[in-house]
Amino acid sequence: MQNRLTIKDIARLSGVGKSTVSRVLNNESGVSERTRERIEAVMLQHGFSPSRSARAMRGQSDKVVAIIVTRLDSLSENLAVQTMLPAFYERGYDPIMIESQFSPALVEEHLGMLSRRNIDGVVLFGFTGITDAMLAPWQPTLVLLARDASGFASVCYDDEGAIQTLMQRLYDQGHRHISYLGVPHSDVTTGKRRHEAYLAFCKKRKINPVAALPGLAMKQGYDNVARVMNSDTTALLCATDTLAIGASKYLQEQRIDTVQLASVGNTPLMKFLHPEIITVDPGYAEAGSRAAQQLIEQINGHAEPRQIVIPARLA
Amino acid sequence: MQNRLTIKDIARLSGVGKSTVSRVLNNESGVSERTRERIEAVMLQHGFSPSRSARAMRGQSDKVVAIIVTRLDSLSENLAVQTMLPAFYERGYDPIMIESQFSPALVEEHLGMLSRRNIDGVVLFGFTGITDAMLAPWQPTLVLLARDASGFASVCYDDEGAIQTLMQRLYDQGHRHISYLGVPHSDVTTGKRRHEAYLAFCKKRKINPVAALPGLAMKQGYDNVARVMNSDTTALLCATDTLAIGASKYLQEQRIDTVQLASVGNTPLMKFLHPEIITVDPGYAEAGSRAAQQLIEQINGHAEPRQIVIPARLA
DNA sequence: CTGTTAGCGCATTCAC
DNA sequence: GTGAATGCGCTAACAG
Repeated sequence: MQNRLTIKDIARLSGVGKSTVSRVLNNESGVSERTRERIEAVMLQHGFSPSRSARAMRGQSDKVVAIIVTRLDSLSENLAVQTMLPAFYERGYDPIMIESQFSPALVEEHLGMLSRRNIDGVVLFGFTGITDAMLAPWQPTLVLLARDASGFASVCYDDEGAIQTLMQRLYDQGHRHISYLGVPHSDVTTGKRRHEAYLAFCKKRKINPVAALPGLAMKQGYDNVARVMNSDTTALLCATDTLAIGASKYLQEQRIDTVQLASVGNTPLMKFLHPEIITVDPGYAEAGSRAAQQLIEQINGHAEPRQIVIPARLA
Repeated sequence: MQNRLTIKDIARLSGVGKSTVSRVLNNESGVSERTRERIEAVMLQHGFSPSRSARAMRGQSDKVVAIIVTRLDSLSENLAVQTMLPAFYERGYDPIMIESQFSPALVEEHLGMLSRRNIDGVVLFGFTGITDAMLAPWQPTLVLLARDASGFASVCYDDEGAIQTLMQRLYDQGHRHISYLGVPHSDVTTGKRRHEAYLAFCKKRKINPVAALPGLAMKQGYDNVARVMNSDTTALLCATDTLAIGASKYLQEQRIDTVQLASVGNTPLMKFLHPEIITVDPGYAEAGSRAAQQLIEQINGHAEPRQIVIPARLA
């Protein structure tokens, strides 16, 4: 742990100067094939790896990024992070994890801390209350997830497409009385966009919209199904799988098995508990790797911030 | 981001030498109260914070630890990590996250990477296949979670106590035919210990043990309930809440509501889906903060590796 | 193509 | 008590 070798040692061991070793390390051109190979052999043989702190101090980045999730146990965010981690490690970045718990104040606090620590970049899972102002300092090296903001890089889900796909599917199955369980409009993507997509479809197809927007929690789904159900209702669309799980539990308890459920988000839990529910995969996995890739490119100056939308597809 | 001040700047701004600033930074003695206050004022005013990389290079630790979870979506591990993160941040450590996916090879690979990277310490959620040999190099700065190994620091759950508490509770309720759904013995803690605790209780109370040990997954619970149920069975004890959720689904589908379920692990999902199930809280939250605390003490040489057992208590 | 030199920001002697 | 000098491991000029 303590007596690690340095480029100086490698240089001595392979009979060259430090800078040549450095050049090899950084894949710079201007080193003869012969010496390069020799040095690489020595490095490999001794299991050498350069000190990150030293490189970092020399102005390079320390190759550390932060992932700020809302909650560690968010089913959807988990799926995205699951693909993000390998993507970062593959490129030599260490991802540190932070839980925002939906608190803008906590995010602000952590962002401050991160800038003091000279972190390279941030992936932030957006939620209600995050303001452009608090993100501004990070604009060049920030990727927002599940939410967009003009001027910032973002990876979003196709909320309209997801809802429309599900509605169309229900409609094709013959359903004409489709209720909706969603999230308040203060949440722009999961809340407003999905709800409006529902309303738009209803209008187009002359369906009478029946909706409630309680929130994101399972219990809120459970508690509010009754409000959107009437004797005509044959199908219920949920904005998230979490809501759908809550709603399912209620319907199950009430022994109501004549209502077709549908929801955005096919997480493993959902697939296990309720394979009968029609779901759309918003592309969590793809979102994760795309976000990591985009952030790395921004850090290296290879890409400008841009908005990415992941296409939704029927599961 | 680029023009951060250095101790040199702070020194100049407060009219002292660099070393004095350094002393203040490290809370060293030998600085007059007056100058200390002045320097601290200047630092505060300019929002100065020392470069981590520079300190790290000077032989200090980089104050980065790794948390290796088995799966990002493990309900129990989430609860532990949730308390771990704040504990680390509080002490100035950045926690990087890694997912082992129950693969010893992956763990080995990552541990290698971590040592090359000069990480300060590791919290590892144990599972079948991890060998002492691969952990040995990390012995001084490793904390094993949910599993113990002699010579290594660990934070474990009280498997015997948890099972015994649940069995006693069921017994007190009058149950005399209690089946068990668990995990293979290759998993020493969740598998072997819990199963043996079940058997021990059965023996003591002259209960006829009926058990199956399929594994950790919900589906395995679902698929194997039938094997441990007979006409006498009045209660079913599950080694984990995940198994219990699987089992519940099966029982629900079969419209069997005469069997009392019990399980180790009262996660939020469990409490929502099946509040009727009797659960024991193994102390995930406490385990997380204790693990973080123990690791930090080991890193700073304030504590030797030791085994910590978290007491279980009825939820 | 390759070696030499000079710092990066900080902690640590060692003088004063 | 305090400041000046030294070097951590590395990259970036600049020489050869």
